[in-house]
Amino acid sequence: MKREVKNCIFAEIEMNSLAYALLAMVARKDCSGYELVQLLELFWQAKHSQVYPLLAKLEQKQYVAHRLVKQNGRPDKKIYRLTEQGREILSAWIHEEPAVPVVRDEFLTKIYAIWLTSTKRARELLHERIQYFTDMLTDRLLKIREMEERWSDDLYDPHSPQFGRYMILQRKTRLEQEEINWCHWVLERLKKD
Amino acid sequence: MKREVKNCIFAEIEMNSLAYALLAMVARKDCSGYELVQLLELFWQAKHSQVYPLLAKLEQKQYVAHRLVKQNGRPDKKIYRLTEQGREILSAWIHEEPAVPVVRDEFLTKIYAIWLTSTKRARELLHERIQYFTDMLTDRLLKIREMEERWSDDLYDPHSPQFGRYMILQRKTRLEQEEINWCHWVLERLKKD
DNA sequence: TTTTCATATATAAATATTGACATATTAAAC
DNA sequence: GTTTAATATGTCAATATTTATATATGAAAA
Repeated sequence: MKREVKNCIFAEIEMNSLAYALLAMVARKDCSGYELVQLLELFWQAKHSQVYPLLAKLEQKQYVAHRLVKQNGRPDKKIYRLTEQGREILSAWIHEEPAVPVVRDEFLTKIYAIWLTSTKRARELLHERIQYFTDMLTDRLLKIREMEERWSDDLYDPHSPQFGRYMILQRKTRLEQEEINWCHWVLERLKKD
Repeated sequence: MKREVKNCIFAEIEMNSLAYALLAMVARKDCSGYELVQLLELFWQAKHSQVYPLLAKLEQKQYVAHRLVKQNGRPDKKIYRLTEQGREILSAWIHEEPAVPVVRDEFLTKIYAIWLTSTKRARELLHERIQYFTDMLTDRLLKIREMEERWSDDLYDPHSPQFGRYMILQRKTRLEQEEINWCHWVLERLKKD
């Protein structure tokens, strides 16, 4: 009962979380690898060095296909689209239980041990954090506005390809706002010092 | 200008983010490896298979030291404490700029592509997510209450070893509450369907 | 005019992380 | 009575991820 029987003996791909994330992205909209890295940032950070080879494997498996797009001033790009087979395994995967989310945040380690140093450094860290999340939030709100202008009512239609991304953008802005609120709350606590 | 000169030629440890996280944890309170895995969950998930060998390396570097504690009904444990050298490099590290946070969340990939399947599955995913974060939140609030009963005023003193953990617990409850709020907001949007 | 930045793709080596295997004790559930 | 769960530590192989290197284009900045 140990051996999983795979459907092909050569070039077997481990369909991992990132692989499905890439399929989910190209399902909404045809994308280049370069663009995928940026879109992914919303909930699954990955470097291009991980994305490009994985896209090649997904194409080999025929879950995606690409066309070459020549550009005027820039290097050509490969625009990937989801194939019917890709759509099928992605749909099936959605019905499996999602893995627990993973978060790794160095800033919090530093706050954890901040008592060892100074409240000055604490304030510094918090102000930088506020700046970081404020920038993120600004960008996020811009993207929300862009989507609203382009798709309006579709964004609230669960059958629209845009629905998921819009909901997730909304979620991210809420969380980022809450991160900022918390920073201010901590800064208040540091004032007394 | 390529080669970084290291201070020792043998048994060199790559002091990575997890290593500092472990130091930060034992700085607050002496801990076993088993306990560290659990405490770490708050902002840096790691398996014991990563933690135990790393603790051994940190001890070899003399950043931590352990004592054996015999237990009545359970296996003996190694309780680690931070050494003076450990405290020094941890303090120094706090003054470096933190790496950007990393989040990887399969649930969001599924929501991203939910338009491919059914709103029934969407509701299912959201209800499970609410359950997950409600459980997390309950546990988190319990831990907050435990800390408040045990340390009361210390928790608002930035020089207390407990300060950081308390602030970070507060942050996590805020974010988890916001995750739940967002789920309900999305569920409202799915009702019309 | 030289550097830097954003766009674009790609690979190899190093490092980080997970999953599987291993062992041991006790209490509680079945 | 046997299994399951929680406590506790550890190793090794497999997988995932990052860092470094490479190349190419054009615009903008220094």
